[in-house]
Amino acid sequence: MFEAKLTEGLILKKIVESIKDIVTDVNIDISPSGISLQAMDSSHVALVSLNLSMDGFEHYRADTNMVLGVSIANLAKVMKLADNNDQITLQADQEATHLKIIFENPKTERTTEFNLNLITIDSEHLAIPETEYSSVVTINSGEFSKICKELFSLSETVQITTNTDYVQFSVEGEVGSGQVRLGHNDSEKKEDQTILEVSESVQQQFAIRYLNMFNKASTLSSFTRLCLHQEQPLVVEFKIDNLGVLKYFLAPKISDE
Amino acid sequence: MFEAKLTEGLILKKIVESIKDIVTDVNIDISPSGISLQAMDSSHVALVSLNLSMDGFEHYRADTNMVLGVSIANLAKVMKLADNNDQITLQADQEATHLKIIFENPKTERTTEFNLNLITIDSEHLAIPETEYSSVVTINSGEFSKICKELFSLSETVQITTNTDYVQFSVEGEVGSGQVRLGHNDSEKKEDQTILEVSESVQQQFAIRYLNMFNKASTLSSFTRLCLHQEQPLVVEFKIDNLGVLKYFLAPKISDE
DNA sequence: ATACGATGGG
DNA sequence: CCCATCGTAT
Repeated sequence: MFEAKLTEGLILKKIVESIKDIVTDVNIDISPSGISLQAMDSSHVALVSLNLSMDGFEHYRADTNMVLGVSIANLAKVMKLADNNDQITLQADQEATHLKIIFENPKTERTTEFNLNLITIDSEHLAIPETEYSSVVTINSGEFSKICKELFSLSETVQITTNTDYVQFSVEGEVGSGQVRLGHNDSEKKEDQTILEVSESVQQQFAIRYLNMFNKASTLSSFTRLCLHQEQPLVVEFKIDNLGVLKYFLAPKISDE
Repeated sequence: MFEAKLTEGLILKKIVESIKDIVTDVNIDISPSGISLQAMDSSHVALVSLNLSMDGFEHYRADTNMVLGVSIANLAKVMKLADNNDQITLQADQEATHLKIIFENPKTERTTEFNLNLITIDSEHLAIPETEYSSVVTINSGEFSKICKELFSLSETVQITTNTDYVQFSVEGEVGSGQVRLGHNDSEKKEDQTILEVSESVQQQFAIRYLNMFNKASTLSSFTRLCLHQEQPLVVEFKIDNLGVLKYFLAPKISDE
């Protein structure tokens, strides 16, 4: 038996919204210590990985490990039934055929219950590389999102360059070429800080399209962490307060075309 | 001669928008005491009924009864010429061939006048049943609209169940099954109240598609009233402050399929 | 051309 | 947090 109750249901709504552009169906792994999932996008260029610790839930109980295969598109439809300040409870029996999702609004006399049919998904098992990253950039998530959105109107590809002084996002296209450069700064008000932890400079290119999909998650966290290593996938990481982390991996474009 | 001036023209714009999905052409009945219309949708499943009292108009004069046949699609196009805070005047001569529509913006020096050609419509006369309803539910119109829209993404059909404790909107489909349940509550802030007046419990199914069309009218009123009676059409009613009422009737689906 | 969903502003 | 307007999709 599995049951988990999240007081701030809005977080779960946002998580689902942030995943559904990348993957359609996904196996959710339930364990006694928390909930996780990993899945690649259909073109095998990006990977999403979610880990939620039981500690972030108001109640959490999972007697055994379970795998719940769900259609994310359908899950998203169901999540829309939730009001933004509903509490959300997830339930599944052992060998369940459906996931029960309950929305409760603490203030009004409204309850919503839905049994989401589970599906069977052949899960390619995913080895997520535990790399040491030579550059880690922590940046305001809203700002990163805005930068990506705007650069996308100028080019399909962004080159990310790190060094000890700055992180740089540069594009080159029909319109012209240019870059946004953010220097290290802890000085100002916390939210606007940009932290550079660069042991070795990195320069790689990425499809902005994916970054924009990842940035759906920007409302989950004030900061986005970019982890880079030459010839390795970029990791875009959103820490979810007290609950866990949502990570996206994106293979670099073969540059020097 | 007929002339009616409405200070808050926006209301008329919204009414026209709320009708045009259901019916294409309609006879508008002018009487010395007000304006009304009734019409069925082309599939004869839904019926719209509008009643506006002369008291809600700044000026109102109708010497005799008149019938003005209009194309709602064309009327809607004309209404788009109106600014949201225009005053609207309607005029028609006896035996008129057109309806004159005047938009005046009290603040700017802008006036728009349009003569909408009238058409002849064979009006099936409609007997609207004056039923006593065994369940009447009053619910925030925005909330009802949202519920219908979201449920529609899960199923084409909704089952509405009333009893003395709650009104329930349930769906069943590919995705799964579930329901939204609203309990009676007068306690909280007025806008969120849900009032249940249930003398006898009702359970019927309806095509959500139509409910969504009806809910175009949700901006006309803070509350939607649902009137149900077993084996009778559902009535979805929007009271328009000081002016009248817009009602929609919808035949239930033959359930127990 | 119309209708729905998503985003931005109050 | 809700409403209105704009843009996209059918």
